[in-house]
Amino acid sequence: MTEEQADAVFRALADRTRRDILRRVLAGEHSVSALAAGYPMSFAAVQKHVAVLERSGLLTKRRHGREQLASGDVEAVRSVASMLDELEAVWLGRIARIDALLDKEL
Amino acid sequence: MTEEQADAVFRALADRTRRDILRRVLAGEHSVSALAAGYPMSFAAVQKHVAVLERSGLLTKRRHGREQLASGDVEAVRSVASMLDELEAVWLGRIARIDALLDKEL
DNA sequence: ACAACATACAACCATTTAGTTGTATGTTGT
DNA sequence: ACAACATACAACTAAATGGTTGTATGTTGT
Repeated sequence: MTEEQADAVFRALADRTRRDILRRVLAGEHSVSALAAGYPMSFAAVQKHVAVLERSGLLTKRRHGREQLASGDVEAVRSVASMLDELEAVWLGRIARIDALLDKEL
Repeated sequence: MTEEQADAVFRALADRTRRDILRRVLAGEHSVSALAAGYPMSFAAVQKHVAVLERSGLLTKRRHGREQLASGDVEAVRSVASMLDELEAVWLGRIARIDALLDKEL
């Protein structure tokens, strides 16, 4: 994952409305308007939150008739988790072996 | 973890300079000026990044003479990781048992 | 065909952010 | 005591963010 992608996913997660949307779409597909109905803000605002999540890769959309069905991408969530695992590995003192890990194609 | 705290940690992680600082201070203690020496920006800018990380709880400081030594808080990193684990659990369809999990004191 | 619906996007506004420079406050070593 | 160092913070700027309203485009069901 590039630094730009990391910026995008963490930024996407740094808003409670977006985290809530992500929870919902990880549990199952929802149209944008179904999502929008759940929040005390305009449809356009929710649509922009969905777009931010989509650009970050945490959410994907597919067309179904006149609706766009959004679902969460659990693989993207896992790749964020592995960045945190890497940080924990650094804490564990493994930094000295980073080069070796890179050589082994982690 | 409150939603405000979640906002703060994800926002803190959404900047590559701060992620890099966090990596360094997880590997070991560093003074603010030692950290600042590693980046192509002013001391004040780095000091503000350290302050953001500190406010988020990902970093703590202790005084040592005229220096402030910063170190990363691995427990805070782990609590971010567990928020992601919870999202993954939602994806796995466990949402229906959230109440039960809460009763069991997860 | 067409009215209603679902989505996208532009333009705008207020607030926050990431950077800058400059200044103030402590701490240390001679 | 004091010069140099380490940090903190204020004030400023440019850009990004999260919200708004309004408009355009495409899809559906009668």
